[in-house]
Amino acid sequence: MNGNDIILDKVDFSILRLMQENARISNADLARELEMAPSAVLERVKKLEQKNVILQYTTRLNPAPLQQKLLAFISMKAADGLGSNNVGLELAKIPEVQEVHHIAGEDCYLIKVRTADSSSLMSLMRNSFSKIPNILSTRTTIVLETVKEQQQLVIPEKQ
Amino acid sequence: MNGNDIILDKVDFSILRLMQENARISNADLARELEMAPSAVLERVKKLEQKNVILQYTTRLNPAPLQQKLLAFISMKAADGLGSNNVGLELAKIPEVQEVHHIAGEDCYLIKVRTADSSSLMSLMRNSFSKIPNILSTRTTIVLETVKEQQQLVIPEKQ
DNA sequence: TATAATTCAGAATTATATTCAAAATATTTG
DNA sequence: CAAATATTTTGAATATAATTCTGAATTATA
Repeated sequence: MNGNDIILDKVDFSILRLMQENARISNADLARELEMAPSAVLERVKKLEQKNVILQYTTRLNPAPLQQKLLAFISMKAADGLGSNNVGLELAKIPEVQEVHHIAGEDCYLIKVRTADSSSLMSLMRNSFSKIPNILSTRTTIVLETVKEQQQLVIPEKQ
Repeated sequence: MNGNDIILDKVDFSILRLMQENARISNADLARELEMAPSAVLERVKKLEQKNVILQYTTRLNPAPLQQKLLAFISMKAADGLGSNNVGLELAKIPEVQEVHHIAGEDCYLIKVRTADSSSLMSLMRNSFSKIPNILSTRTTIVLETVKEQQQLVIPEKQ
């Protein structure tokens, strides 16, 4: 399942484009946009879910009212053996850690973390990260301002 | 609107938790979970939308079947005057650019980009980035493997 | 070309969204 | 503290939507 075997057509792309923009669009509205019967659209959506093209319907929340004003990226050298990504898996378990990427170059991981403020980031590092063995060093970059943040993919126009 | 003036209660948190997990949950199911009338839940959801606590309902898609297998982070030095973030705004206009953060430290921006492959990243840089004035230098980090990637916030349990 | 597999439309049923008035609950203020 | 005000919730009504199923049409495959 690397995505090569799944073939999507124009209609699928339209569905994905509409749902990526608004996950709560009604099936009826989808059908109207696509000029198809609701039952047919529903079938396609279910198939896209089954095929794992659609991973999740999620709600993007404003971090500020939820007291999550600090965003940081941390690059991390780890002593994971080649082929092991234990550190990555452990990091992924921490709810404040939104992303864990294994990266090329000398730093092994790049992670994205959201906490209330810098002191809660510190305690997260002291309490959670410190318990993960094989982390050799970290370098934290604090975000001062986010200009853009979305996960939307660029979806092909046709075929 | 920095989020300090908006007060959310336990019920709001529950709504946000459920909708963050599944944006397509029906209002009726929400009401059942919260043991409230659907109309009351709907009012709250609408208020959360109005207050900009809920930013968007979006569908998380699998990048692979949509031919977006390359993920990269680029840190970028810019010659923006102090207080100006023109480069950031220009970067934000590029659809392949998912995130633009203004960061502390010598590099001014950290951006997240998704393209089909490394050659399309190259052409993006040649065709789009190169047109933005005041970019002094870039340093690209390619993601080899993503262990975790979500935007979910940690939502307080109570109060 | 026959057969199988997909995809679609339309009808029927079940469930949901939405609106509104009234009741209940909180909150403010004299 | 209590009346006044504002906010939130409920429940009923109705409009709209989701879902299931069947059969026809299209497309792919043997």
